[in-house]
Amino acid sequence: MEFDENIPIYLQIARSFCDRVLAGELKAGDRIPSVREYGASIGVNPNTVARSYERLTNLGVIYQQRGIGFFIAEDAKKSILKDARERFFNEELPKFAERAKLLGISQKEITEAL
Amino acid sequence: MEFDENIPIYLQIARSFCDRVLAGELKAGDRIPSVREYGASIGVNPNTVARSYERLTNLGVIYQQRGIGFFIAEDAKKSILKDARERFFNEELPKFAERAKLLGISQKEITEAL
Amino acid sequence: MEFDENIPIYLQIARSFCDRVLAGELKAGDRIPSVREYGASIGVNPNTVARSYERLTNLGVIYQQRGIGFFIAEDAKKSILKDARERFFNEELPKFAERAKLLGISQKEITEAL
Amino acid sequence: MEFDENIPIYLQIARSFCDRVLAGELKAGDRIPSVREYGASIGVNPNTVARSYERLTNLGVIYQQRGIGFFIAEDAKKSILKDARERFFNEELPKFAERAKLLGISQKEITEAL
DNA sequence: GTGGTCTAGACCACC
DNA sequence: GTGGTCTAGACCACA
Repeated sequence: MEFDENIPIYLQIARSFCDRVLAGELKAGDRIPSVREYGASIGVNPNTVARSYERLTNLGVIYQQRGIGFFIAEDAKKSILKDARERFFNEELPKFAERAKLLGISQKEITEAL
Repeated sequence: MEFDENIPIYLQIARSFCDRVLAGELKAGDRIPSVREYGASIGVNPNTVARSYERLTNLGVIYQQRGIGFFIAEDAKKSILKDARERFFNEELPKFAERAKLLGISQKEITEAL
Repeated sequence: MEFDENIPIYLQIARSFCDRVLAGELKAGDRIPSVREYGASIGVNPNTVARSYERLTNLGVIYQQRGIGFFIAEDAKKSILKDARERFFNEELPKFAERAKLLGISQKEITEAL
Repeated sequence: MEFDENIPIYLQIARSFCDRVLAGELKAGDRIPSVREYGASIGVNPNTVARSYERLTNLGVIYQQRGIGFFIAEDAKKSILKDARERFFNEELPKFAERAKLLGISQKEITEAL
């Protein structure tokens, strides 16, 4: 796995799980790897993976069964989508638009590039 | 001046100068405030301002006349625009598009929101 | 470690690392000391060492693994050599030659002294 | 007049006078411009020029006749040459040689480039 | 443990 | 007056 410098690894890991849920790759009830196993497989300290799982748990994306492991939550996809769409329209899109405006990039150019 | 937590102050200062150049508020040859003066005016340590100026110098946005101060470079606007537009089309826009796709947001929705 | 007055310490530190890479003393992948450790060992403030490391990072000589430390980059030696040789032939040597000429020192004298 | 960043302007000015003496352009007894006049002609603060003249006076290259101006000293050329040659052989040349060695540049390459 | 950022204050060279 | 460098010490995010 490759990481973007400048963004904390634990955030990138958490996000990758969200993306895989959205993509349908992971479904409610699926078990995800243990922090140790997953850390080893991507070359990251288990502590860092644990931090990602903690974050995902707080977001309600996964839940823990003590002694067994972590699992995708029932309504993971729904809650991720809701959060993400809200943030997208309220934060990312306006920021994107403002940036384009500052750079003198017309909406037409953007539409074409998309 | 208000600062976004989570982003280093020195980067925000540097960026604000770039924005002001792009907006035409600052022009080639204009002198910008001394590190002491500007630091005092925005409530930031002069060292931090100096770090911003150092960065802007490396980017070719400003240049120094020793013992006198810093000035907006001749082709500041051009170089900022070039860099920023490149980054916009090569990084920000694709990232934005991919994100929208992942969230199941159609191009139509985006165009309307813009 | 002894420092030449008149030259910023952080530059001398950076340069000493470059020299050690060129000399083969440091190789790609080698970890260099932490800013605290190295600062203590040479009697310099950790901030100053950090500034050296920042510079070396910009030059592509070292890279950072967050939370772990700094390491010699894969092609550190190559990039240092390339830069240094260019500067040598384009700047240092012509300057040296011109100086000798101005002082009326023949090439023969130089060759002998070398 | 163009100045090399990184080297104090007053040193560059002083040096340019030495060079012109060595080149025979300025001779013993010649009057050099007043600090005010010269400063204006090269776009430098008179204080800075004064500092150059002070340095040259200390080096015995020029002397001052109060109320009249500065003049090239009788044995200016001789003293400059002596000093410069000494420094050349004792400092510049060894430094140059060491640098070439570190970069793996053979004496043959240097001789050819010269 | 690691480095990153910021502050406060000092001293210096230069203009 | 200007910026450049350095120190000391603090707090923080990250692994």
